Amino acid sequence: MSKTVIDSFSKKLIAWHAQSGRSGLPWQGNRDPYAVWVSEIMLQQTQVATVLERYPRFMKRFPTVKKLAAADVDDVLAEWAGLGYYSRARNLHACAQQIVREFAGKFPQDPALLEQLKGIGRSTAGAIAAFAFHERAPILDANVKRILARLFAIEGAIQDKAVNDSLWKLATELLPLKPQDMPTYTQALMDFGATWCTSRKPVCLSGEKKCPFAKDCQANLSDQVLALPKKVIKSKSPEFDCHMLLLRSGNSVLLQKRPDKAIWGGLWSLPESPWAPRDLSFLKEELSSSNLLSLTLPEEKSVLFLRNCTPPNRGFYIKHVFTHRCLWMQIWEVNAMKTIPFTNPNLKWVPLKQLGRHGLPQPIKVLLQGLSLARDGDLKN
DNA sequence: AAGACGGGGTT
DNA sequence: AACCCAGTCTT
Repeated sequence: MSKTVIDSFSKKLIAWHAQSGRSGLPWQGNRDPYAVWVSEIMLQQTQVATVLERYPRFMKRFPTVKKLAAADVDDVLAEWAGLGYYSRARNLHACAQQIVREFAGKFPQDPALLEQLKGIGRSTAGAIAAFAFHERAPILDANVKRILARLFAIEGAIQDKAVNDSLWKLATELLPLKPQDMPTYTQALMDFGATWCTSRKPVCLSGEKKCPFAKDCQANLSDQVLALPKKVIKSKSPEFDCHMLLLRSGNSVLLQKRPDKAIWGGLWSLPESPWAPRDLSFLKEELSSSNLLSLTLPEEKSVLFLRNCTPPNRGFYIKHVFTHRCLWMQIWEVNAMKTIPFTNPNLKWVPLKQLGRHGLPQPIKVLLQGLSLARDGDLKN
């Protein structure tokens, strides 16, 4: 049974793509490996709609791998701000320098070599090799995993190594024989997973469109489509508290560069206290002793910054939800009477007009806009 | 094998 | 509010 499916799969999929695939996206139909690479990295865990706006902007600012390699990583991060997973931007810059130094500015064609570059894993290496070089290299993103898990009714946990290995093997066996079919086939795979064989509303269950693999799909035949691939159980994300200092002096605000390892790595944010696991158990004691006033007083870790400053005039919370945690930021807005110079290069006063040139975490950018700290346009370059 | 790493769209 | 995503890297 499987034998037939494997033999006909790529042909059917390519035929489907001609009829129902996505087209006209700015990164499609381009064989320039640089353009392919940037689009693949930007599209990792990021919606097409988002990339649609950001990709042309990035390519205009960094048109070639040489220009990207020569740029300041801080400028690359500023361009990447808002897209998330900022290691992608740092790796993009490092990889560009690898290409220039070790490969004379030209991308290697071999997926095994591509995979050794910073930020390029096996699936992205396959995509670049297929789109740019017509290599018969498979991809295995979430779309392909879902398609294959359904087509072959794979019931094992998707994160299991043995299951993952078997998915790679299937993805390899399903490749079209003709190398020139690789770009269309690879695009078709992504399009089919993203628009037809979707996670929660696959077309085979809607009845409006006819899936070309309805008779081949083991999950469909056994009525397990929604059950496959098996969902990964996620733990509840923990909550944290921190204080942030919004220190203003004239037309400038104090920003602090975040370490690469941390969340928002490499971006410029407000100076902050260490994160503490959110623990509201103290509320009970405070409430029972009726000592409510002490609750409103901050436990000032930031007092070091407050010399030469007026006292904090307001403190308010911002809740920010990440994939794996939730952060409550208590913002202390303070006006400095005079600008304190810093020798630490990770701290600097940034004029409001230059905020747009810096990569800010999304909630911080929203905060600064919302407070009308910046006039219109100040955050836009 | 499991966790870290963002943000925005969909259901 | 939960779920999802053109993954990769670290531990």
